[in-house]
Amino acid sequence: MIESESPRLSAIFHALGDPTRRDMIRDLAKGERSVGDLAAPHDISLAAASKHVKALESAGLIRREIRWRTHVCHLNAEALAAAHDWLDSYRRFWTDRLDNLEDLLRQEKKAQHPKGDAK
Amino acid sequence: MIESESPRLSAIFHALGDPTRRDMIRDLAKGERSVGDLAAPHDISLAAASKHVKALESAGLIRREIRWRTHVCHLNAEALAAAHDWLDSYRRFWTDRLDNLEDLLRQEKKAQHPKGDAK
DNA sequence: AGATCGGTCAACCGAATTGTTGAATGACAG
DNA sequence: CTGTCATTCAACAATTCGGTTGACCGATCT
Repeated sequence: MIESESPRLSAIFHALGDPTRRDMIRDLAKGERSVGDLAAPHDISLAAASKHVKALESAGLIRREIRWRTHVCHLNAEALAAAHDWLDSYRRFWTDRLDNLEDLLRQEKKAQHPKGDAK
Repeated sequence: MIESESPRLSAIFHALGDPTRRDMIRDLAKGERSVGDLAAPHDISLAAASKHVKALESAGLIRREIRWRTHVCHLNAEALAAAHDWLDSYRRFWTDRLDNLEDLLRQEKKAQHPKGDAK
């Protein structure tokens, strides 16, 4: 539907492409976390974690609330939903078609290449 | 449940992070396409397109069938579904919450209105 | 004032990604 | 045998990425 979402989707999927960042999202699904909290399990420097958080934030996947001297992060439903919706537009490929896929392909193959001639 | 999916998910989301590759997926959703077909609308060399196709293929998002001298590609439901499922595990953030967000806020506001709630 | 704490910023490094061009592949047409 | 087609492969340049280290910021507690 919306096609100008492209740069946004790129940022979202790119952010999702890193396992460390997916871990952070998993943690954030359990509740709010500070940048330090998010960094802790990942054996990387705080600065590196800060970059990951920044990537998640600029993709819109999380939001940050500066409380005190700690930056408290939480998930943002909107961006998560945007990625989900994009994938959902291809849903028919695993609902309507999944079971028939092989048969369909076999039929199409036959239709386009009727010759049974060998090599 | 499935945590060893991590490298697979990284490949899938990474592949999805590129707008050219998302375009290719959109084209492939309409039917089978050769590498040349996929390259055509994108003002890049055929070799570059070939690399994109390779990225999609090794992420499992598409499969390739070498017919004649043309490589015919089609979407693979499985990988699409894997990404969808991962995102779906966070669904509560936009189903339970997003749709009801306003109501929830309204309820919280009303929670001040005593209703047997101990505070 | 000085120390400390949670984070960010800037500079840098090595590896991966994206693009290019030109040559190679493999089956078929002539 | 040679040319063509669709695509890949190899080599190369530019850019981006994820990581590090060290300096810096801003607020608080001695």
